[in-house]
Amino acid sequence: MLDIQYIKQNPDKVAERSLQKGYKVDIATLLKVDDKRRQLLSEIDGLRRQRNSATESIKGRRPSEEELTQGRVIKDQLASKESEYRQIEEDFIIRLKSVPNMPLDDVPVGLTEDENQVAKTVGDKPEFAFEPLSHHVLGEKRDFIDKIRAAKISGSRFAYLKNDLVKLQFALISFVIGTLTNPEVIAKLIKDNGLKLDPRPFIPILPPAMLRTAPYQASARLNAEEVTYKIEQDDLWLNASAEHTLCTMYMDEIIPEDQLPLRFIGYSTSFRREAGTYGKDVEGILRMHQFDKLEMEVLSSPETGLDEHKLAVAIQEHLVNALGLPYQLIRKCTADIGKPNATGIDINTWFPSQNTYRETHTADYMTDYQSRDLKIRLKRTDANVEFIHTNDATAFALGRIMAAIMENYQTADGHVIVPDVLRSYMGNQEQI
RNA sequence: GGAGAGGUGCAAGAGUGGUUGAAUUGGCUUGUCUCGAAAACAAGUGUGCCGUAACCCGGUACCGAGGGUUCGAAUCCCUCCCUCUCCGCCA
Repeated sequence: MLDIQYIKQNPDKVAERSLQKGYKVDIATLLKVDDKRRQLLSEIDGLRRQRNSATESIKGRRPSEEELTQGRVIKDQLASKESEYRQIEEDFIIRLKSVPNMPLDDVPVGLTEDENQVAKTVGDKPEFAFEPLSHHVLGEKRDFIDKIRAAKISGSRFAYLKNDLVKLQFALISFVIGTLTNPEVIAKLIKDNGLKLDPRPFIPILPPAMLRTAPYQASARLNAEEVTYKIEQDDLWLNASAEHTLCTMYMDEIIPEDQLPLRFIGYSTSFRREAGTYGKDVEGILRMHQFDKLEMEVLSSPETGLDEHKLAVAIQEHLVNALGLPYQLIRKCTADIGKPNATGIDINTWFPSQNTYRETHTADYMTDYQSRDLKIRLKRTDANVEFIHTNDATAFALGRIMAAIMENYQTADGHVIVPDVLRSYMGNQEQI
């Protein structure tokens, strides 16, 4: 959520910037509710003060009838004020949480994703002397992907991945973990991009795949209806990305400044209901209920947050470039960056069979919007406590990136050339 | 799944209804001392909210979480979560 003090000081700006993201928020009512809330709070504090001083004056002796009566009066008043306060506060929190994060000033203003900007286009599209197959035709032909049997067992949007495609996935995982835990790679990317950041490498993480309602809600990323599976019986949600269990890891903690930045590269199977996407991407493995993903998550100081975002994007480009895939870097406009994000970049990778670039990566910078909910703070060396900034970014969504590899590297006889950087992880296999 | 024991500050650990936001010890910070360090001594050492834009200050809340009883709750009651021990089951 946003800082109420900030909203109080910049009501018009907050309303305007929210609208640019497609959120119509009633700031006037929010501030009115906040006034009422604080008014009640100080009344409650006053009553408690009376109660406390009465208690102190009674100390160890038996209270008189008069004191008992007076105490009951205070108790009743408190009970009524407190119940009123709870209602007001609930309303206040709902209203406060409905305000999206403010986009950074350089985020393009746009009301639909059509107004996203192509920041750059990188790499040469492959030229084929034959009609390139879609990844799902190729996948079926080579017995890499079996969705028919998966549908029998688990339903639509599930797949058995098989044979060399499985080896390719493990190669990709090893490649990413190896790259992001290598301090020299991180240092070089920081230097090449002119960033002022600590060069420490990413910490590899295998996080839990399920989490409770409270942390999920606090992550500001719970979209129960459309995205996430719930296990009712146990009050657990299947994570929709490693991000959910990574950003919540330090919930309610105060981190000493010198421990930041905390950079994590998490691997997790991700589960998504994909409600409302009927008919979209039904073929192949671009949009599944279950897929594996490597996700970067960075907790940092406020002053380095934006550079961490730039580093994440630089890493994404480094990874996609290493695979030799053509891509576009997309600056998402205000309507598309998402509620908790201050800025966001997508990478869209070339899919020859669709003759288009498809989203394979996203990088989101949340400033302190997420950490305020999660209560993740840093302690400065001078003892000041502030909210940290958070970044998350895709390293590889494995299904989509393998689909891209299959399509871009296919041969006339239906094989797939293994990108150079992955071969050492596959027993130097040159094609699958 | 069954039986039992627990959860208090940075750490250990006291506290079973009233000057307990919390003893004591250790850690850490600062100061005195010292060429410097150690030792000793002294002081300090949590987070949030409100007053308030900020500091100081004042008020208030927080002893796993949430409810309840009471004039008054870390302490009593209820529900939940977590940890440990034993049994069972299991990759």
